[in-house]
Amino acid sequence: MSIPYRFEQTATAAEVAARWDHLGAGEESGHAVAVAGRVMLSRPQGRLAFAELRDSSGAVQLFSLASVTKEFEAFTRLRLGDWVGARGEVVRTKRGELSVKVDEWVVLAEARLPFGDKWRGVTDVETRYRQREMDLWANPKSRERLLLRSLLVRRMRERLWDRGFVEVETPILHPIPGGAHARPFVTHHRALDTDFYLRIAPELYLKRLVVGGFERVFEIGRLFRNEGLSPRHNPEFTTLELYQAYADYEDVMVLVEELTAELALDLCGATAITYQGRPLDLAPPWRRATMAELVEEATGVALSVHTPRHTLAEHAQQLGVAVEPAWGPGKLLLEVYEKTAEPTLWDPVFVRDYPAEVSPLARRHRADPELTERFEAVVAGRELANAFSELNDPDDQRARFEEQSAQHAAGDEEAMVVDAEYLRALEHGLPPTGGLGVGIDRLAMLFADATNIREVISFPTMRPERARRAEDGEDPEAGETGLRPEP
RNA sequence: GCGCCUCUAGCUCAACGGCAGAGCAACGGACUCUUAAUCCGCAGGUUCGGGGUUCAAAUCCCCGGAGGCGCACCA
Repeated sequence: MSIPYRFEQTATAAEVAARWDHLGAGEESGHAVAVAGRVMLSRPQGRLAFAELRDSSGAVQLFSLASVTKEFEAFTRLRLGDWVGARGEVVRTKRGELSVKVDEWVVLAEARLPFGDKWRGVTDVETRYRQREMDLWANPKSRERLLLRSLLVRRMRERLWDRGFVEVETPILHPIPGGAHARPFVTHHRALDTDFYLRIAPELYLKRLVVGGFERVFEIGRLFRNEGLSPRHNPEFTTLELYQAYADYEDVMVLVEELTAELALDLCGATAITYQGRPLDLAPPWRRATMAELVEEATGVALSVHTPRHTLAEHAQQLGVAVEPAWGPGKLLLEVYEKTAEPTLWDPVFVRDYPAEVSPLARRHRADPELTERFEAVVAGRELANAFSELNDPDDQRARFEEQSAQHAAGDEEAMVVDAEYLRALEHGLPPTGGLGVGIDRLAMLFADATNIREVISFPTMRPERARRAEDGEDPEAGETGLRPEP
């Protein structure tokens, strides 16, 4: 049987269901359609045969009769997973199932490999992640999660366009990894004989675009961090970063809470959603609290960046934090916050006014130079967004870079290094700007009610399948060369 | 990186020191209204790999691999 190059589909399963819903049992519509999809169930029954055809919109039953259907015998031998195109009249069977009574049909692709258990599908997580194409057919929920993610990104773009933001693309190959505190992947460019780093954040380039006159920009794209995998971390992940000239972090808070609530309405139909069985209300306004306030709430002790270092160190140690000598009060306060307050947070809260020591790209707080105008949005106990009034003073930025650089030299591989190009850009003048980063995978998890980031990534990062054979000392290609010593 | 758990037929799972099994899928057959169709028949295995203990190992022990969860990391 030859496979055609195209098939003229005139209706989807969902369209058939909607348009001929009114047909009564045993009734015939008099209308022919052409449908296509994958055979998910097959019930041959002598001179009759039924098959469930699934397409991206839903499923419709194919009803085949030996007296009507061409190549009826072959139809009864269709296997689960075969792609089929079928033309015929829309009817409702005597038992009440809306069907296409097949006149002509054609195989569009054979499923050579079996398709798993028709009832229980495929549940083995390794198979589900490594062979996602199989998971998507076997488990409708997997498809729904990826669809939801797609819609999330689409709506996010639309909401930002509506607000006058311009979508841009900035380099993924960075000569200097910057914009975040993370270990990079390294690669090499032959012609330039130079190492490049896959970006750990687009931040610095986006702010350079603001310097260049793009007053509202955003980028949705992939970031790469050479760190551990976990149910909440994938080495490559997607973020939204945006920058708004003339705005400060208070303005960004309003944007974040409004945008999130709008997306919740788009995707879940309400701002009050349920995550992991627990109610979560995303309606603005969200609570705003300083890090110091939250620490005091959680511990009963008033601590801040102005608390003597040894006092902070004592508290941190009591909490089991391995305090390092290089840490100042800011880092210690952050550690205490993360151990005590952060795990208790559930409803959305803007945790604001982070220590300057741990925020090298954020502008100093207008009321306290030891703090910055930075916040993280914590929702359902997770960091969903990180934002600040951007540091636009080139001298201060240089000083912060140099502090980071000293930490890098002292062995902190994740500390930043001085980025002269970026400093030169700041010398040309960055207006007051509010900036924001949002983890799109985590946002998708929230709306999809998923606990594992891999559920919202089409092909999550896995150890390569060939690793085992290589470890065993086998050359995977040895058997495929066809070259054998003569006996 | 550390700890715990998992790995048996294409898929989903039993057997837990004593002959490696079932359902579904596949394959052959019956069946003119099925709905996870039903019925009859047939076939399917390096029990993740390697080593050890034992009369006997899927099962117990050791090493390795892959995966999951938690911790650490991810400011």
